[in-house]
Amino acid sequence: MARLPLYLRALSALSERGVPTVSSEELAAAAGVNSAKLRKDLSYLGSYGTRGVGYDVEYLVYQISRELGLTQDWPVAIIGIGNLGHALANYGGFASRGFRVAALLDADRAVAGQRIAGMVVRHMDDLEQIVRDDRVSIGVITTPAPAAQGVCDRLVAAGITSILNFAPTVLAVPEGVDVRKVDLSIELQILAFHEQRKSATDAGPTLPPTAPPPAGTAARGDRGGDLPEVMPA
Amino acid sequence: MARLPLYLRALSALSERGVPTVSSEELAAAAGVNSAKLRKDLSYLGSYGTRGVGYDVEYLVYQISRELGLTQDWPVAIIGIGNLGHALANYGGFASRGFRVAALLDADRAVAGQRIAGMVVRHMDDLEQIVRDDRVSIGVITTPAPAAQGVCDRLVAAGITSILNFAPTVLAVPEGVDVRKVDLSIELQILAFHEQRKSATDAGPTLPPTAPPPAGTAARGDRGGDLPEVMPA
DNA sequence: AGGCTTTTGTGAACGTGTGCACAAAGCTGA
DNA sequence: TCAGCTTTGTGCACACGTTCACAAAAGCCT
Repeated sequence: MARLPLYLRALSALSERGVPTVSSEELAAAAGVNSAKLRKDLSYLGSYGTRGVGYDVEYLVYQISRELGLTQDWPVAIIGIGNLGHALANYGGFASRGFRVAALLDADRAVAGQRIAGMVVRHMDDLEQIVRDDRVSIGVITTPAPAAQGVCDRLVAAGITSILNFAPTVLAVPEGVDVRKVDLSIELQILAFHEQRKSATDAGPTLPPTAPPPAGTAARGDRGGDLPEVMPA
Repeated sequence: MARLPLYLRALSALSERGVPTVSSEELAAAAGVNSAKLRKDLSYLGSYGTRGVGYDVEYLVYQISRELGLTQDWPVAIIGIGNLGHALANYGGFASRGFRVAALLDADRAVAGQRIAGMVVRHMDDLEQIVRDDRVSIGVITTPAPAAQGVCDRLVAAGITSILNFAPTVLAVPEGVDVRKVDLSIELQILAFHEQRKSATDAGPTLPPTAPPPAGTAARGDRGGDLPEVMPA
């Protein structure tokens, strides 16, 4: 379930505040979901609540952590040290939860060799060796879009089966490989879509009539692969 | 529909390669979805395909762009110029699609005043004025988690109804305000979950039996608000 | 000890989104 | 002009996730 990390976050906050138990109602509110949904999700990992009382916070934190595999170490490699890769390398949110940034890689020899976040950036040539030696289990792709599929193929060939893709491309991977995609432009476009609907309903028809057959009138084009370029420094 | 941006991206790539028409089958493959689903999505904006031929690429690009509201200008403000905010400010993917970074803001007076990506970072004190003067329509929150709700409240009070949240918090907003969340830790945790299941089925039971009532044994805690701190420079 | 309150766990209805399969529609070539 | 081929648009069934509502269970108070 994709909601477990959400619950874990809310529970951890409660744990720090010393709250011993929590009801499904309270926890659901903190996580922003329906209480029945939360109870069903939790019952999926086995019933560990007490009727009339609620759930033991510490115990539930432990259970979810174990279910998510957060009790073990997950070495992560970041490929493509542009703006985004640079930011992720310095991002503190990884280390705290078993996700250890094990390696940074870039195709540009001017970038490889630099020290970023206390690590030396390695060159793409060493990818396979690094994955093998450091037992990397998750690859994070922050390259420009045209390079993403190639990097992905090499990661898969090296044995990686979990990829987090920030490049605006649909990656083709064989069965058994998990890819999750984070696309900032798409998020913004969805917001813009809803924003437009709001202002449209404020004044005017929801779907203004369209000129039927105009050809060759492309609006602002989606120029494809505009991910962060390699950062100057 | 959240898939329209995906189609738009695929169509734009075809457009650049000079492809005049495309069938639902081809486009679906490029976008990584089912062809029937794609046809249904497109029929939702009005039937603009030709049976036996396919869809006119340029025309479809125009239609989707208009439906998404990409034919107009969307000024974006980025609040919290830490690692992530810095990267986003330099990110080229915004400008190309009607999303113009109109303002950068930070609560730290040492950060305000700096020039980043050709813009001067403003102080949070000026938030309301900036939103009003620059007609900001989308707010991007890249602050540490504890500050996110406060920033969110101020954005909403200033009239913003679309927010993209990178802070690891569930934001409470009134009816009518859209919030989309991007949480890197959660994406990684979901990957770790699946990765664990894979190795678990390789050798051993899928769900190893649990010690029933151990209290006070929290595993690696989710330390909550570990978003990028404000960047040194 | 027993009834009352609280809260879990879950059965069942509901709504939504997905995918199949096919008829209608348009193009092509003879 | 007409048969045949291709591809769209959509009715229908199905599966999934969500939500309601309630019975069973646990604690608490008198």
